[in-house]
Amino acid sequence: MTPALPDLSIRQLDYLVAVSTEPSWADAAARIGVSPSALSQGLSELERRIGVPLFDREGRRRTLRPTAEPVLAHARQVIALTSDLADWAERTRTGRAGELRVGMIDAAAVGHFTDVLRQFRDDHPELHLTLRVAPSGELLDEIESGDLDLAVVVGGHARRGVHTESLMNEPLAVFTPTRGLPRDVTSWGPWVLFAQGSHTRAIAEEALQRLGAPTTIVAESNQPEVLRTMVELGVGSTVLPVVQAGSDFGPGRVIAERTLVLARRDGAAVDPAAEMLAVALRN
Amino acid sequence: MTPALPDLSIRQLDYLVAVSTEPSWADAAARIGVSPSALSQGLSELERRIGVPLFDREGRRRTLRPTAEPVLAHARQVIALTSDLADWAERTRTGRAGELRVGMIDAAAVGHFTDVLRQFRDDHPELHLTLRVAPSGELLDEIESGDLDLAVVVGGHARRGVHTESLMNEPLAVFTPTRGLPRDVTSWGPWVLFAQGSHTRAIAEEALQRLGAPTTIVAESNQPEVLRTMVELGVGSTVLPVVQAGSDFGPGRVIAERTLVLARRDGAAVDPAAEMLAVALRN
DNA sequence: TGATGTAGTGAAGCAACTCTGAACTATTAT
DNA sequence: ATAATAGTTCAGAGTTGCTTCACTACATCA
Repeated sequence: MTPALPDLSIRQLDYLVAVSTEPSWADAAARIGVSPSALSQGLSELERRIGVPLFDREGRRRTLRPTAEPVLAHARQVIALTSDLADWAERTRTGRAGELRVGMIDAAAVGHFTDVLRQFRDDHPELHLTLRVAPSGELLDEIESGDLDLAVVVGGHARRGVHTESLMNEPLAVFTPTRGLPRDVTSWGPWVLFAQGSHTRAIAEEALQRLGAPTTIVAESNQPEVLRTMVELGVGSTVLPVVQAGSDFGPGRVIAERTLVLARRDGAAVDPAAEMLAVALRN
Repeated sequence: MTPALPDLSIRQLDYLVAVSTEPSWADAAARIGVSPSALSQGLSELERRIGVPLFDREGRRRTLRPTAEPVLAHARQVIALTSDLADWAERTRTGRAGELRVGMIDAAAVGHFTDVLRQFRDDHPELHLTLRVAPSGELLDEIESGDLDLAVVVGGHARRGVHTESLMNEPLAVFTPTRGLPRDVTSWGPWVLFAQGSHTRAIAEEALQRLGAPTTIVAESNQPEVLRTMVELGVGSTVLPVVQAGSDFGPGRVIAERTLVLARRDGAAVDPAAEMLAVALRN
């Protein structure tokens, strides 16, 4: 069992240090910004709580007895520590320190928000920012488990415990090995798409069905790079966000759009740094 | 100007550490011996004062966020320091540590209280005890100025700001070079006495006058050793506390007594160690 | 599915604490 | 001596922090 500790407050320790520093108690009280009466009573209370005489009384005046040196040393140390903590808090509060773990799908990280990220890094050099690039599903898992503070993912997942907020709509377009796309929708394909389970894949498939195109899948990958290469090799056509298509293909034919959303844990404390990045992401 | 520090209390930091240690907040509250509600409110208050989010909310449950690690470290450190301080206080309170400056006249130090001092030293090995042997006047000066915590001196001085308490009465006797003392009081002397200014000297003189003896002084010293030697050399007779007469002379003729008193600064904080020694001195 | 138990939060009331302002006392300066 | 200064005490008001009780969310068990 831990022996009960005296419940000393920073304030009382501050009184003690002030009194040891300033020429008179009145000065000490003034410096702290409190009435002499409060100082006097506060120190009495401190003495009572520690349970060891700290002062000598000469007449009405009390003066720190040398024996109290250990207490004074303690006070100074705790105040220094608290001062450090206050600094830390201030820096954290203003986003100038701390840790921020961000997740983004690749299109966001290397496409839309590259500049935002670079700018944010420059603006907050003391902030330890880690960026994780992965598919939406994984990122949402990590948001949910608290491993990420913030993520930019594809919208429409609606997860329990995760709060989302739309950032932008992004067109998805069809890209083919041949220049141009057949007039006849039923002759489109076959397809090289994002892997099963991907939300963008679902959006693409659904759009194709809606248009009446066949949805024969001949290859899958979650890496846009891979998809592009397969298209170049003539394996099939693909549906990609336009930012990820590269310039080798034409403009592509927009058939759907997906929403990029900002995801945060529901009810998570508002991390100041996270909030600042969120603001930047919203433009 | 010092930036205002958050007024954190040991208690709140204790809450934080408990919560980080125990499996549930209820357990933490139980360990500290406080209601879960108090714990909850206390931590909210701590979070508010630091001004940085410390917890994540999952539903109704709050869990320490990793970002708060510096705060936790701070809490642990301050608690450790306070624990040390509490130990120190406990030791000081029970007289097992600290400093004690004692003054005694020589008769007390090497006569009446030698055993008490030795015993006290043995009983309190961790106590830094310093003993100063000097005439009453000097000791009282030092009591008054705070350089001594406690002194055993000759009573009757009645100094402003010094509190005294009788310890014992001690007989003063006449010792002569010749064996025996003349019947005729008027033929006593001449005298070898304590130096002018000594209270014991005053008592002796006054007693001699009261008896009708002549008070011719032929030599003075504050050292009993010196007085004894002079008596042995036949310079004159002396008046000494019997404990200081040595065994070379006869029993001596008691003509007065002096009081040994315990002197402490008036209104000085009751130093526990000083109090314990005082008790020992009173027997 | 609902009953029950557990964990934590919130509101009301109360006791303890801590501040201010005023009156007071001792000490120092004029 | 008188005034000024430093520090204390006291009374009262405001704040803090705790307990109790009611309540919600979640989990478990039947």
